[in-house]
Amino acid sequence: MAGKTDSTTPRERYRAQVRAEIKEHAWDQIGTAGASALSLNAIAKLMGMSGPALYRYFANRDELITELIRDAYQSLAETMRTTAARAPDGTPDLPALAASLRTWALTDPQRYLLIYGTPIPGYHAPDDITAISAEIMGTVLDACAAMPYEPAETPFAGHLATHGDWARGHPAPPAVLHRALTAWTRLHGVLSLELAGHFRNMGFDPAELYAAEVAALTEP
Amino acid sequence: MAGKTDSTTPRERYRAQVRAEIKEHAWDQIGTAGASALSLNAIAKLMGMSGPALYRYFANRDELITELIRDAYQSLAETMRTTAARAPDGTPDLPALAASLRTWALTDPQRYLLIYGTPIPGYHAPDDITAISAEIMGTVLDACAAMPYEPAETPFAGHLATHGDWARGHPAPPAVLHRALTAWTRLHGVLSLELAGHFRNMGFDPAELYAAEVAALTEP
DNA sequence: TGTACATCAGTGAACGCGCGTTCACTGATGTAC
DNA sequence: TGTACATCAGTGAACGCGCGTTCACTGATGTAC
Repeated sequence: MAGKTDSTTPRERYRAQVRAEIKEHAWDQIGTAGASALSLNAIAKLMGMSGPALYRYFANRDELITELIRDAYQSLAETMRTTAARAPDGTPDLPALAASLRTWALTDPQRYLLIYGTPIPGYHAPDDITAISAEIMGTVLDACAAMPYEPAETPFAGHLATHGDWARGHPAPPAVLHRALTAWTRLHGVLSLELAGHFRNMGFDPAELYAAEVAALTEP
Repeated sequence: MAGKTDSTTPRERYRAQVRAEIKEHAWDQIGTAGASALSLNAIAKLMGMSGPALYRYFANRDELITELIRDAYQSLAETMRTTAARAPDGTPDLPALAASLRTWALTDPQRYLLIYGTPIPGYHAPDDITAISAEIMGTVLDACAAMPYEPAETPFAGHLATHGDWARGHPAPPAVLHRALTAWTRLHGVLSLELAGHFRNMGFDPAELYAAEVAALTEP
């Protein structure tokens, strides 16, 4: 116990590697056939293994899906965190966060859709995932709080004054919470319709619509 | 040929009724288990029939899904059309359309999500569905064109001036197209996050956020 | 009105398939003395 | 350094299951004369 370092053993490294490879194939499968078509047997076959072998790495199908969802949230949280930290004067910047969100979403649409698309029926995210989700929202909140102009007082801000538990711990006033929620929903409005393919035959560039929304959010 | 009326025969009525019942069970199943879990055999069992019997009513699973998607679009189009037509002075009203959209979405979330949620992998909507989708967008366009104040000229409106084919035939200027797209994405931003359950533990009322967005859209 | 025929809804057996998951096992890798 | 043992990755057979879809059929309903 005392003498043991936690440097990884070869076996641990191997395990981690196989787990990662399983997940990669899982993402491929979700991308081409949808989340509910995810099949352990099919993944095993792709990896040149027998089906039951995967049970060494994941207790069952649900655990694998949960892990994918957690990874997706964590990846987005890290992206947002990094972007926020990169701000030159230390105050995070909403346009930069928005750009990161969009890039992240377009890089791996199936990852975005697994989180923000149609929920998997019967699936309930464990608590730690909710926490990551809150952290993501936190970066948006920070950026909205750091904006140079005062947020407008609105009826919805009044509602949030008594129903803003989700931002407990954050010092932002209700009007800033309103601003953050608005930013969040507007960005997702463009992204989710775009990723669902609803702009495909409309002839305009969704990036420009997204930019217009970001611009509208950063004007008083 | 000449003497035949197209009043429905009892057989035709029966067929239509069974088809409708199949679809109802299909919606139930989509609601509780997701679109990709839709199973003809399971529906047949629920109706007290054998599996192959359903092939009298739908050529295959895909045809049933297509029909459900078409029905969903048609239902929303009718809702929007009716709301637009109900306008007292003949000019359609964006807040009223927004309210109808929200009511429609919340009444049957699986129906909303089948259209606007994660796309079914490999599925490609037939042309007539694209047309219905355009009609829905048309009602929003009309409402935006009828707003009392002039739309702002924006860079994105400039982009739409050369990339607004989707509104071909509609006399609205690019700035109005921008307004309509913005309205559409903002409303869906709130709805899709709400229906995906992302506001569930946040403590505020999504209806109020939606109302705030509608208010923002109708202010100059 | 009655009879002969055509239409059509629904059945049951069968097809091949892939799924998640369990189990007892083999063989390789790592650990302790 | 060598031997004895424990750990663990992966296999192959087996479980029961439900799926979409086909086919030849029965029996009821409708149509034509």
